[in-house]
Amino acid sequence: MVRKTKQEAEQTRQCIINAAREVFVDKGVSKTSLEEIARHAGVTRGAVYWHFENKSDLLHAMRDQVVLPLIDRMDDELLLNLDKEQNPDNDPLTRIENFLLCTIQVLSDHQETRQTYEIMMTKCEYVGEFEKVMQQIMSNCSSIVDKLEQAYAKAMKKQLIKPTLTAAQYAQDTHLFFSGLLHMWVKDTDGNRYRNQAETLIHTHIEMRRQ
Amino acid sequence: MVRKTKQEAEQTRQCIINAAREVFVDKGVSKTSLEEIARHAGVTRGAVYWHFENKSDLLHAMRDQVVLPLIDRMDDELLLNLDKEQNPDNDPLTRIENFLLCTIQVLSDHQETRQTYEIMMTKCEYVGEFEKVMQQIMSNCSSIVDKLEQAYAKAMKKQLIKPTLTAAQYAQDTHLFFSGLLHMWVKDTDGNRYRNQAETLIHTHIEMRRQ
DNA sequence: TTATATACAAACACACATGTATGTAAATAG
DNA sequence: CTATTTACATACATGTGTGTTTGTATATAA
Repeated sequence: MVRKTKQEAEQTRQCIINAAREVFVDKGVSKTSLEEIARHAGVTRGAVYWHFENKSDLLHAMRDQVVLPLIDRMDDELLLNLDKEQNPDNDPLTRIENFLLCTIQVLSDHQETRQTYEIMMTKCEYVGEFEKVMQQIMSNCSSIVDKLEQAYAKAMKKQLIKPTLTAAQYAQDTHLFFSGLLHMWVKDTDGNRYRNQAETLIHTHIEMRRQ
Repeated sequence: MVRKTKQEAEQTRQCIINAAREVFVDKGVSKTSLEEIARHAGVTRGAVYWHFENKSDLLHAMRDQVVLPLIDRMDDELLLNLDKEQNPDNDPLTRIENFLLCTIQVLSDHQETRQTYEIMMTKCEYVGEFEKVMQQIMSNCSSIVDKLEQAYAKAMKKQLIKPTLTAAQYAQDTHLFFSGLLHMWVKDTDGNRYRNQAETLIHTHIEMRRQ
């Protein structure tokens, strides 16, 4: 009834995204109606259709809110100041380990991120218009592998790892390990098999590389 | 009209599963109607409801057709005759490598298996009644890790790998690596990033372990 | 101060999927 | 050889979601 100011409108937009996330994680994307999302957000479908084109658009917005910040974080934690040799603590392998650790930590601490990952991995279908998200995922993976490779190249120079393999090979193996861990971590809602041991698994993975 | 014999009935049942797989992989599970599956199989919804309770039941049947054989294969390829020391070719690490290789090979050669994996990983939602499948997946993973651990224990005895880590740790790391690879392999429909290099990635992963 | 665009709510129109119930011809059991 | 079950096809009943359109009060621009 009462028209909202721009700030308030942005607030309801965010509110709709939050509502959608909670209903999605509970019922899955396709079995969730926009009506249900609107009700959970305390608005009507009119508001939803005002802020988003359709359910797919809403899902995209939700995904962007967690994926884009992650990509920003990557450079800082993996590569920033990696060149400054003067700092002896600047061990590339430890940097990699910390990056993986931090990513898991975000999932642990930040419910929104955790729920969004759960939706993206087990509660939505990559089909039709949403299929191109898969291309984005693959592209992001390449970017991650690239940065891991840079870090491993440094480790190679410092003779921290075996020279018989290439930095690219180490990077790909680590990336696949971490992809697997993320999938398992998200699926392990009980926490018994992976969530509680994630730190150990990561540490072991890195330790396995040190010669 | 013409009533079918038991054999023919089983044939239409399989035909429905095949039709469902092809429609699922194209449109996703939730956006596929039983009507569409029936039409694609050359029958009506009556036949579908005769053979399956509902769409979820059909999806379960489809999954079982590829997951159950995989579990059977595992023991043979990973553990069978692993004890017979007389055969010098019986290298536990090579056995592991071959098991991983064979699994990828099945996905490459067998379209039905490949499509089913694609559906299970990116074209269905693990929600409601289908959520318990996730528990089965986790359970299967534990079983795989166990068998990998047995193989790595042999490798440890033969001093093929570093003794500073445990067989369980190697097994978990390999399992996470392979989970990640499977996910990437399936998602990489272009084949450029992972499908073409899967063999190399596996070989490198194992080679990384040899001391 | 007025005109217009905004931020929704409410109402409308349409399609479509699901589950069940009924019909039926032939296979099979006895 | 008859009775019954099987393996479906057809028809029915119903709910539910979606996209769009219209209405409207107010923030905001001019």
